[in-house]
Amino acid sequence: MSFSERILTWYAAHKRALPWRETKNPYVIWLSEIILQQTRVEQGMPYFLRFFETFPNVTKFAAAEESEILRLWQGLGYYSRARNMHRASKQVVELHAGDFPTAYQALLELPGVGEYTAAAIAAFSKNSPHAVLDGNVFRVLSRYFGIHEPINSTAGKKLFSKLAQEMLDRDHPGDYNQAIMDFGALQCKPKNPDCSTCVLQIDCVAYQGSLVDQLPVKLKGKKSRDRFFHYFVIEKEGEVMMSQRGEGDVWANLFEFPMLETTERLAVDQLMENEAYQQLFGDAVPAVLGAEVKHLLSHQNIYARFYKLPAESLQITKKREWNYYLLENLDKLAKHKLISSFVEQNF
DNA sequence: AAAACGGGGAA
DNA sequence: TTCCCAGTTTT
Repeated sequence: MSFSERILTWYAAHKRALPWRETKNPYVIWLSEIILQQTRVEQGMPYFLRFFETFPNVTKFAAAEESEILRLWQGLGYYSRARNMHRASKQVVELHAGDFPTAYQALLELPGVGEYTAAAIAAFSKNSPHAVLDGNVFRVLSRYFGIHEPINSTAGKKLFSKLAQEMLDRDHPGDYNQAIMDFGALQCKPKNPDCSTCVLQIDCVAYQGSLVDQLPVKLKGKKSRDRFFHYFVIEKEGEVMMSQRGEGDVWANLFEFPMLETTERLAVDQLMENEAYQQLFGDAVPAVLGAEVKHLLSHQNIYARFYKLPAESLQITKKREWNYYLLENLDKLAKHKLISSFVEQNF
């Protein structure tokens, strides 16, 4: 049996029942694929169901306020996906008359749709012969062929892309793509893959050479930097001051409490000596709220401290991105996890 | 060619 | 802790 025959046979017996596999509607597939980028199926599932229910078609999606989309996206991470989806939906309405594209090249034009997602939508909606290349496919192919080229190097991406396309079953592109991804997720797992029951065991170079735990090879990235955030909880008559973050940094456009960042961890007396702090609050003494919160992102370590301050101590009156919001309207603002966790526990 | 961009589960 | 998840965009 060929590679694809084995994969497809395995798939027939082990495929996961996933809601987005029930449709050929490119809009619905797009919804699922963007949500699943760098996101585990179990984590993305509730978000998919929520978006599918709220926006049954691309026209509804495009007509929504970006704030509503961000609010629904809250907690999922990589928020640029949500903003790009909104842009893409508007593009589909304006340039394709609301008819979601299914052609690979047309899909690539949409913001947030890269090579993987374009191939996925094209193959799943029209059975177009485009091989997907995601983390699962990298892993399965690198082990099966015993390839040590790093999967995140330029040469590696090129090599695996070509190989993935060669391995594609051109008679069943959609099923083959689903199959190899499920195979990677369920059988050829990153840790402790189930080689003893593997249908590819006979031909798998990594298995035959006892290299399974060494593949795939991945270049290590830079290590995370440390950042220290000081959040100020300022309440006034049932309202609380919130600040909207700008672009060009983590959590773009999301809401949080007014914040001061320092390069070092600061004790309260050190914070009060800080020039920016004094401009904001003069010599008002902040009340420390709870312990330092450590929030880890893939590329930075954020150490956050929350302080309560009386509204009267606020010296600055005209900060464009700062505004008071009714406590009961707080859930309408899209907040990042660090803040939404705090709000849940304290409001 | 690298780095930025989130959050969470598993070992 | 470290790795990695149905990756894409920006620098």
